[in-house]
Amino acid sequence: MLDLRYIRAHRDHVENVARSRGITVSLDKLLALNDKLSELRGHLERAQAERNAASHAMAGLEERQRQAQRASLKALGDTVTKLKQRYAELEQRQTELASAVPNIVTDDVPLDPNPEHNRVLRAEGAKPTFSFPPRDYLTIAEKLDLIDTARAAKVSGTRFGYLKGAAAELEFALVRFALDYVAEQGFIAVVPPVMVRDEVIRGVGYLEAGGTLERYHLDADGLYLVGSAEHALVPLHMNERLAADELPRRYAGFSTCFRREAGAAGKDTRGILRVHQFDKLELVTVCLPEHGDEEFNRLLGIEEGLLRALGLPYRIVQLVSGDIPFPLAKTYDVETWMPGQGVYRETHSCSTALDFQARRLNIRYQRGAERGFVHTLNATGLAIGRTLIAIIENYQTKKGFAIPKKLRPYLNGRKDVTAE
RNA sequence: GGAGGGGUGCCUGAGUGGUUGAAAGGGCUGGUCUCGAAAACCAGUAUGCCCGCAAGGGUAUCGCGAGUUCGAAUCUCGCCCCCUCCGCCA
Repeated sequence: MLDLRYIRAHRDHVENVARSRGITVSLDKLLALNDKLSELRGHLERAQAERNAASHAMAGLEERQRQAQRASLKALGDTVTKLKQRYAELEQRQTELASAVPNIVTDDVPLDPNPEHNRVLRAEGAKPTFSFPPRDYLTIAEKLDLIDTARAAKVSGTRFGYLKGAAAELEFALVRFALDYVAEQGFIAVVPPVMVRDEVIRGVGYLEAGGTLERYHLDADGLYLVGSAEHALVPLHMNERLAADELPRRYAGFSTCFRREAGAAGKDTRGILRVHQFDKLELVTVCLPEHGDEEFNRLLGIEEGLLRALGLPYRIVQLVSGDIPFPLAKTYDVETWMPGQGVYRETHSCSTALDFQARRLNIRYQRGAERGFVHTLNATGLAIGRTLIAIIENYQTKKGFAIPKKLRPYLNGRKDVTAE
């Protein structure tokens, strides 16, 4: 949710940004409605003042005198009721229109609808070389019986997978490793709910712009399955006012993530790169507005640190406005080198929502007499499946693959995974 | 899933139709006292929106929503949440 005053003052900009994100908004309608609402509020409050005064006067009267007043006061009360109803209707309409307006983007984000124009900012890490033609992860993993999508299809359908044996163990090693890494940076480990109320996920901003199609909904309970721990971590402090000295709050949430992949028909159908269910460690920061940039850099730094520690080559990509999710104002993707496929694939992202989510969820800060909405940021710690893919491909050997050194302590010192 | 009880301000906790945004105590802030502190005493201490340079005023808010009424924290209905017991269960 954007501040209506901001929309009023920067109408063209808001419209341009929305257009570049492929979203049509009707700001004229919204602002006209807002004007109408102000006017109506004046009427309503005056009517209420009149009724309140008359009612208070009744308190001191005798029953007979009251009787004489009732009819006229009744009329006053009815006027108030009618105005109230009208006001509530328009206000709801305003909320709907305002909620459909996507976030703005930060000044450094190119206004461009075309994701092909995402810009690679830099590449880091040396790509591995092999004395043999590198294979892709699935070939290796199936040979070692680590990933089984064929049987998963039998049990659950397409876009599911079983992680077995060393792959399953690697998942826990990766999580443990990443948790240790971020704990040093002040992140609190969290295992959040994976089902959240409809209005909460709406507040986080992931139902707009086709979002309902991408989410799994439990109709009987009015709950959505989260697509990321972000969906449960950002609202952790909803309807709270946090003292400035309690900020920033940094959370590392581990959860299973559920995605329909509704817009990805026929894309990446093989293996476990793009599946309906995967596990991920997600980082979320809630901070004062002036610390937003610093936190963004911190989160990006953690992502890079983790990949560096795992010895995986990666590059940083700045997304154009058209590729940034609805509630976010700036996103960098981190793409990891996949030598078996010969391409970089997205494994991480790092974003700020500015105060967009905080407004919708009513998360504020207080510093002395000053109050305002916090900034919320989120970044991938490690997406387990994709990290697994990257490790298998980058560390592959003729017989299997090696375990990155930093992970070995989490696997009882194991050095590699091979056929035997 | 069944049966009960309950949701009031930063906290505890009064309040069952009439100037109640809300008693009292605690906490917190400021002050007096003190070399300093404690204690004591005094004062202050919710938020959103609107009008206003300000002082101030208006309005809404006692889980959320609707209703009854001239008037609702107080009555009625629906929903949400919490607690206790039973059932079930990792």
